Amino acid sequence: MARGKTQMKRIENPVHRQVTFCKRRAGLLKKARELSVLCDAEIGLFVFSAHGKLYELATKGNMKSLMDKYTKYSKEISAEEPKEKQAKEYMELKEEINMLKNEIEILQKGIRYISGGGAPGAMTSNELNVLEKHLEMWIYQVRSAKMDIMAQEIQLLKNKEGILQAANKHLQAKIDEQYGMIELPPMLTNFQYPLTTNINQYPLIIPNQEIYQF
Amino acid sequence: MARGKTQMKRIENPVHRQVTFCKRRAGLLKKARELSVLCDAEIGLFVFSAHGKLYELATKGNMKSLMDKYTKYSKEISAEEPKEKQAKEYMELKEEINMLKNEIEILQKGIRYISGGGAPGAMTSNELNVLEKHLEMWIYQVRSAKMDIMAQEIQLLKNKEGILQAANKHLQAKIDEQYGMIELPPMLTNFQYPLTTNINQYPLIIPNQEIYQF
DNA sequence: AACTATTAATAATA
DNA sequence: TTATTATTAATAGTT
Repeated sequence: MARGKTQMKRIENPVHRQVTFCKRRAGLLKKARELSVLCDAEIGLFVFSAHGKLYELATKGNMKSLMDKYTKYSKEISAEEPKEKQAKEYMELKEEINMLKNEIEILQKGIRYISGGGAPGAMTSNELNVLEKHLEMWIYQVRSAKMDIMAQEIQLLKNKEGILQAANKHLQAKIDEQYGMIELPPMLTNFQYPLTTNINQYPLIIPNQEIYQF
Repeated sequence: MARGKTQMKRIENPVHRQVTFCKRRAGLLKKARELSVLCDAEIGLFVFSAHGKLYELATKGNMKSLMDKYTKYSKEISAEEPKEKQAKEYMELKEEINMLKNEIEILQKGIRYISGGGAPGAMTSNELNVLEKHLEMWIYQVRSAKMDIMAQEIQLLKNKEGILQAANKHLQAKIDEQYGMIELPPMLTNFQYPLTTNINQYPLIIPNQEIYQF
């Protein structure tokens, strides 16, 4: 698709073939992932290079589970391979991860009961509206809480600032007292250090609480 | 890749999602065939639509033989795989489990706070961020569900409209047949009843799915 | 691996 | 699903 149309036949030049294989393989895997994400599809894809190397993609679970689904779907009878013990722990971990993810899902569904929703499976549009309202409210509360924490931190910083300003003033006075006779240029003694900068306007700088991360 | 950049996330609008699935699925299968031809690769590809329909491609022999080759190859690899790498994967899984457990704890805490209506003061800002993210996700899902229901209702209405239009036409014909000789003013027989109004533009009226209430 | 001129894919739309 | 078309994305040839 570039610098000239490509003929759809085996690329004879081995170098060209290898380069094209690399690029197109990457493109194919990317396309598969995209289709899966965009359209809720489950995809299993494996590619053997001419030299026998394997590249694969399984968008849900592992390739084996997807192949099982495929086998079941196409109603073919496949010989059940003996269970390999080598990956037992590995599989158990995967299992645990699935359990945990499931638990998270259940927690999400549990929210519906809190909001007074009905059956977890099929909710009416009205129930969905109610749930949506609750979610908006909760998000609002969570963001309020974040704002509170932020405000507290700002207050802390302001207090620190006050203390530092006082200390600064005190030190300034001491310096003036010691070097009062020497007539230093005002520039040096009146210099405003960053620490003493007025930050009262700080909250005003925040454009949007929803964007601000702290 | 056309008429605007596409975000890499699930397509909300069910119609768009279906159309995109059709097109991209065709594109993916084509790309797979091309890679196979151009570079001498053996490719197995299967796609389950969200509704469970299967689309597949096997560039050599049938899918089963390719899957057998895959299975055999995978076993060889995992046998050869250095213990280091396996250990690493193992640790990564453990890591993921800890992350998920942590997330569950935060969610439980958040639910307690939400259901109790109490102050979220007990939660750290990071926990609040996690909770906020989940709430946003839930709202996203709820709105997606609403969109689906809305689309179904629109389809129902369109179907009804078609039936009514057909019935209307039939009745009109009968009337014409009975009173054909009487020369009624055209106004009466050609009157368009509201039921026959074309509502094909209905979806276009909806300005924003997030605002639209049904 | 990087760089572009081109071709190919495809999102919105009908 | 298919067709059209304005754009974006992929990539062939090259460095």
